[in-house]
Formats: sequence, C-alpha cells, structure tokens
Amino acid sequence: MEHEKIEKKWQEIWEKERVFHAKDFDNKPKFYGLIEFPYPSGVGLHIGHIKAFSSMEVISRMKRLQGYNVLFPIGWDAFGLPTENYAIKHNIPPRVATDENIKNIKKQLKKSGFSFDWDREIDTTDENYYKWTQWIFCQLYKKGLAYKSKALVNYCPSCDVILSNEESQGGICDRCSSQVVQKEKEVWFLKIREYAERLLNGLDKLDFPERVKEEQRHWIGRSTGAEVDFGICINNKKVDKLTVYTTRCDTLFGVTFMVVAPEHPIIEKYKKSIENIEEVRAYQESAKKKSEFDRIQLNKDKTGVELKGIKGINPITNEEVPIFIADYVMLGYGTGAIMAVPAHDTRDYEFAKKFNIDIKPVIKGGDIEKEAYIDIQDGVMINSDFLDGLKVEEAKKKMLEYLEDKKIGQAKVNYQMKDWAFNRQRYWGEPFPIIYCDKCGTVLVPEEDLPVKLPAVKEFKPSKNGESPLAQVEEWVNCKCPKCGGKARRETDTMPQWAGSSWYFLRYMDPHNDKELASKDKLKYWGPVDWYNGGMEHVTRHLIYSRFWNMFLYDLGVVPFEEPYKKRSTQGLVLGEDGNKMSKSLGNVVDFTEIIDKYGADVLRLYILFMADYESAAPWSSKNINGCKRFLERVERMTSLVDKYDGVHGEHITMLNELINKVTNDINTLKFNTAISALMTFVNNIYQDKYLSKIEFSEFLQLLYPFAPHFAEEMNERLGNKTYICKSNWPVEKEDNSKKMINLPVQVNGKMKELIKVEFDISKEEVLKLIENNEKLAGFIAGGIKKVIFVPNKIINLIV
RNA sequence: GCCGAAGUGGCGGAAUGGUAGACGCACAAGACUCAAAAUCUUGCGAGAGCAAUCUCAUGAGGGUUCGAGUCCCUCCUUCGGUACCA
Repeated sequence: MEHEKIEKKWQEIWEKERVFHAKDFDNKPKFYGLIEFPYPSGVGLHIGHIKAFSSMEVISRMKRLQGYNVLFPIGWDAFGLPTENYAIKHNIPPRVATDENIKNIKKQLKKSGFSFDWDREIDTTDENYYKWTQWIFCQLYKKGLAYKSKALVNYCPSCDVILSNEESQGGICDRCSSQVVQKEKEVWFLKIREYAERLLNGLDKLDFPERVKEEQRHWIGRSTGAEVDFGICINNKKVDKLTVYTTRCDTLFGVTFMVVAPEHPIIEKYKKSIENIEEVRAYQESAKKKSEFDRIQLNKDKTGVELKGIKGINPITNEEVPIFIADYVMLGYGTGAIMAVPAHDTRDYEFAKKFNIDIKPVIKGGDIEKEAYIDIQDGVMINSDFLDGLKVEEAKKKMLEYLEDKKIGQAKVNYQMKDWAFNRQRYWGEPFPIIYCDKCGTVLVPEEDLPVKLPAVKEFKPSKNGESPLAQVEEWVNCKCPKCGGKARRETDTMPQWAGSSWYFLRYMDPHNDKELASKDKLKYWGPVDWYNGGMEHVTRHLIYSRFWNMFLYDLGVVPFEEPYKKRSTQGLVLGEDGNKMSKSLGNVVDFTEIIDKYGADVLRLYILFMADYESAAPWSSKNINGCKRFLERVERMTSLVDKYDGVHGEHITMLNELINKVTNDINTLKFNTAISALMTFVNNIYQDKYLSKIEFSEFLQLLYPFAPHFAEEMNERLGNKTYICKSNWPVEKEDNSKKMINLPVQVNGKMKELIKVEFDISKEEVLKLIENNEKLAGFIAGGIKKVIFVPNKIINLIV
C-alpha cells in the first residue's frame, strides 16, 4: 500500500469532515485528554514527542468511537529560552523564528496523523494569550502572592540569566550546562509556599502514579518540628535570642554547639563583639563564591569558624555553647540557624569531631566514639532530666509542651519548597504588568490596558550587565503612572518559561475568549482534564506550578475545580538503538520524519507503541519496526480470505470477543504493546483458519484504527463499507452461545504435567474423572491422592 | 546517603500467586522461483534421549505456599530522581 498517498488522503478527509472537532456543551459525555504542548524549537520535534503524544492520541481515537465528545488540543509553549537561544544563534527575531518553527512542527504533526482539534490551537506568545497570563499575575499581586525582594539567586554567567532552583538542579544551568553561581538580585517571587499544604494534601485524591506523587511530596518537603529560642550572650550577659529550627526537640539536652548560616544577620548585628571578625569575614567571602553545588560536593569535609566573643544559651539547661558559622547550614531553610546535637546527627557529629567539640549522648545505645546514633523508633532518652526513660516520640511531645508552656518555643512546619522565583532578564517572555512610579511606588497596569505588549526590538540578545534587553527600549520603558499620571518606568524583566504553561489547559477549553481567560460555563463543561500524559521531567516543576495556579484561580472563583488534572501518566523514553539516551553527541538520534517517509505514520506509531510497555524506556530498533510493517501487509492480504458469510462465524465469536475486550482494556490502561500483539495473534489465527467474514474484518479494522488510522480507514473503504471508521461505533462483545472450552493445566505436586481440554466452569469432580481416564495422568495418581487443589477454570493441582 | 523503578532466551519484551518465554526481531530448514527478494509452512531457553519424555532455568541466597518471575527477608547490579533541609 502506498502509505504516502493514503495517509494524505485520509488526513484530508478527516479535516474536511471535522471529525476531531470538540463541540462545546455537547450532550455526549466529555473526555478531555491532554498532552504537554511542545516548545517550537528550531530542530523540530523529536521521536520522543511522537511517543508522548501517541497515548492520548490512541485513547482519543477510541473514545470518539465510544461516543465521547473528545477534547484533544494542541498548542505552543513558545516563550522561553530554547526559542530565544535559537533566535540568537540564527540571528532571527524570536517572533519570526517562533512562527517559522511553529509552521514546521505543525507540518510534522499533521504528517504524523495526530487527531488534534486544530481549531483550538494556542500560542503562549500570542498577545491574546499572554494578556491573560499577565492578568493572572495581576490577581496574584493583588492578593499579596507576588512580591519583589532582594535574594541570593542562582545565576548562570554564560546565559546571563537568573535561574530558578528547578532550572539549576545540581548547580548546573538547565540550558547550557554551565556552573551556576550565587548572586544577589531584586527578584519577583510567587508565594507558592502558601499553597504547600494544599498542594501536598491534594495529592491523596489524585489518580497519579505513586512515584509521581512521591516526587511531588519530596519536592514540597514538609517537615514537622519546632522553633526554639536560644539565647545569645556576650560577656555572660544575655543580649538577644537566636531562634533555631529542629525536628528533634527531644535532644535539646544533647546540644553542645550551635551553627548559623554564613549569611545569617546576627553576624552583622554583633560584628563589634565578634573577636575574630576578620576570620569570619574571610569565611563568608569564600562561602559566597561557592555555588550551592560546591557546598554539596564538599559535604564530606565540614568547614566553619567559631564566632568568638558571643555564645549561645540553651534555654532548657541555661548552658553556654559556642556558636559557629558553617556552610552546611542554609539561610533559606528553617531559621538559618541550628542547635547541634552531634551524638545523634551525622552532620553535627562530623563537625564536632573536626572541631573537637563535646559529644553528649541523650539516647541510650550506639557507640558515639564511632558514629552518631540515630534510632527514632525505639530509642530511649537518657541524660535528659524530665525526658529520661521516654521513647523519642513521647519525648518530642513532652518537650514541645514544655517549650510552649515556657514560651521559649513552638511547633513549626517547614517546607523545602521555596517561593517561586518568577522573573528573568531576557527578552522572549511575558512582560510584567508592573510600573514603577517615583511617587506611587509599584503600580499594577490597569486591566483595561492589558496586554502589556512585548515591543519589537533590534537588540534582543541579553545585555552583559544582567539587565533585560527591554531596559534599552526607552520609548517602551518610559511611561505614565496609571495612578498619578507622572513619569514612570516599566518593569523590564519578563516572566519565566513556566508562566504560560501554568494555565494553558484552561485556555484550551475556551481559546478565543477575549473577555476572560475562559468562560466559566465552558470550564465547567470541559474541566477538569480527565487524563494528562507527559514526561517524568515535568513532574515537580510544571505539574506543581500549574496545580498552584489552578488552585489560586479556584480560590478567586475563576475556575470551578480545585485540582486541574484527574489523572496523570508518564511515557518512558525512546532510547537510541545503542540503548543510550538519544543525543546528538552520541549520534544515535532517530529522525522520525525519515521513518514516516520510509514506512508511513501508521507503522511508526504502531512500532513506537509496540516496542515495549508504554511507561518504560525502550531502545529504538530499525530492524524490529519491520515486524509492524509486515503486520499491516499481512492484514492487507487478509482481504483474500474474506468470504461471503453475513455475520460473525460461530467459531470466531469467542476469539473476536476476546480481542475486543483485550484491546479496549489495554488501551484504557496504556498497555498498547499487548493490545497490538493481540491484534497480531488474531491475524495469525485467521491465517490458520484461512477464512473470515466481512464483519469480522471490519471490526478488526476498527480495533486497529487507533493504532494505524489511515491504513484502517483505507482497508475499511476497500472492504466496501460506506461509513468511515472515524464515524463508526467502537465494537462491543457479541452474545456467545458456543460452549467455551479451556485448556486446564494439571499439576502433580505443583509441577505441570498435562493440559486437558475441558468445558468452561467444569466441576472438580468431572475433572478428576477425566484425569482417571487419562492414560498418562492415571499413572501419577495410582498411589492415591492426598489432596486436591482446584481453582475453577484456572488449575488443578494433585498432591500424591 | 535517601526515595523510586527494574534485573526473564541471541535481541525488544509477555505473564490478576496458577501452562514461564505471548507478540515481534534475528536465525535455521522446507515450499514457491531459473535464481534472488518477497511470501507461506515449520523449528527456535539450556542439558539428556532415536523417541515419548525427563531434568534444570526468570540477578544471588534464604523463606512463606499445594504452587513464586510475581509475596516476605538478606544481598548484588543497573537506571531514574533527590540531597549538608537541621
């Protein structure tokens, strides 16, 4: 079959018939299937995209035949670094580059035969789209959830851009792999931490894979503990308090020193009292130079400097303890200060060993000469006054009561998740709807003035002083204050990559609305997303950010559902033929457009879904794909076996029913590989029988349709069917009056001996009778049967 | 270190605690052909046997069970995530 011709033909027919069009407020049950919209980068799509999109594609194709009103949309996450870097590299304005790339990728997607509803195509860089991204920011600002503050940020010297923690994991820039350094900057933050608890608790109700939930939980990083007010004293006189965060307030009697982060404000406050301030300053400087990554790398070798001249006071024992600064304590977590209990914390232990500090055990057991002893399960308190004899959990509780009673401490929940650093010094992003006025301060752009359009510029490369290129566009930057009408300047930073993708699934439900981000009625009809498939790499950032925005919009009353995604699944990577991750440097990248040219989109999709379990990574094979090609050719030749029988042959009913059942279930559980193998088995069986009816063939083609839609449509037409498959109804199981026969395995002492063909639902007694009459099996039971395990329709096991 | 996933033929991979290796690839033999390709048929975990058949076999070692690739314990390896988070 000429795949090029028939694929083009059916793509045109589907488009003309508008079969993938999602109808608002239709009476049919709705199904909203979502895939992660692609970045329109210059290199086009990757074979991984094809796999990623194929799950919802297959499910959507089936669901439409099953009578669902399916929303399966597509769009472009076009702001952000990949596009901008491409534009800079090729010296093309980002707008032009984006449009070119979109055009190219759109062509690739259409050629691949995806059943997207193109009427709902969105583009995050379209001003009608980012108007609403800006609008959401305005609401966040109004609710006090967006703020600007000075902060140490991850800064990539090569890209000249500030990165979020998510974009600089491991201290490496996400985009260019350069080493990230720390820099102090005025940064916009979104208070995602205010939603931490809800983001965490919401997970329980969601149909996400457990590992996805675990990663999100870990990312949010909730820990329960206590803040305890230690004292600071100078010359034996208490002058201040120093609050620490601990999850182990039960060990308060074991504190032998304190540690604060190098940037902790007490150093500046008491610099006059610190005798070795020069040494301290030197340490602060060296810590600043180290990126967060370096700190981690050096985690075996603890460093620090004692703050001589000031001491900490343990509020329980009133003992004086030394205070150190050390870079193993982070300013950004807890209070930036800790109480150190070397006997029961590995880090404190290492530090104490190095600096010769006392190690005082407060939990029985272990050998503190060798290592810190940690037993939160069964540990029993010692050397701890009123806690002695209690187990750790009980001691925690009692200590906390004591602290709260004496007003020297309180229960405290902390989250590892930091507020979301929400700006970049780049051109290709959403401008902030923010104006700075000398008189009025920070002023929001009024809603009627949205969108704040991104001006066309000549110089879109990042400038070397770390400022956004927008800062150089005087006529854009200088504006009137919306409040007082006086001279004012616009915010020149832009929003990060994740902004536009944090709410795009909402826009799909009402993409052309110019009054609101989406009408509530349409959100109510389509939302929430029934099934969202995407990559494991977006589980912690994109998924959490978008859940946060959705929750916020829910609180505002704009969105009628709190959680945006009912169900989430993840595809495994397509690895290179050598088993490694595909990469240009390894030269193992497979160009899927070449595969389409050679084999067609149907064979490509069939093979991608057949090669392994959908959710696990699997290597590409240019040999194995032949099997899928041959399979379709075999199906094509099956035409010659079609007889004149009007109906389903009695002998084929069971087989066909099983196929319908299997394919339907497998598609619903992403087991595409076994669905396809069942289709193959069916064909093999038909070849054995050498006949099938037209109806059998037609239903087979319907089942094949989600995986090889063009081919199935073409074959269906050749069979003489007047109705397109895309407009047909998904096959259902037929009444089966035939006596169902099964092969029942017979085990003797747990070992398989024989298969006997029996009627379905046969009784134990009848089976035993058959066994007695079976020449071979009778021999085994000649010595008498001790015990019989009979599992109806499954197995019989004879213990002799 | 911690969290998660996984280890099954020559290869990709199937198996609600119940026939291990479905389906496909590769390979071999046969049919068709002048020949090749394509196609069709058959075989294809290892060992023993003319054979029927038997024994062994799902990373290693234990255990639970009538029965374990699947559940439990200990360990090894690989991959992914994460990390001085107090």
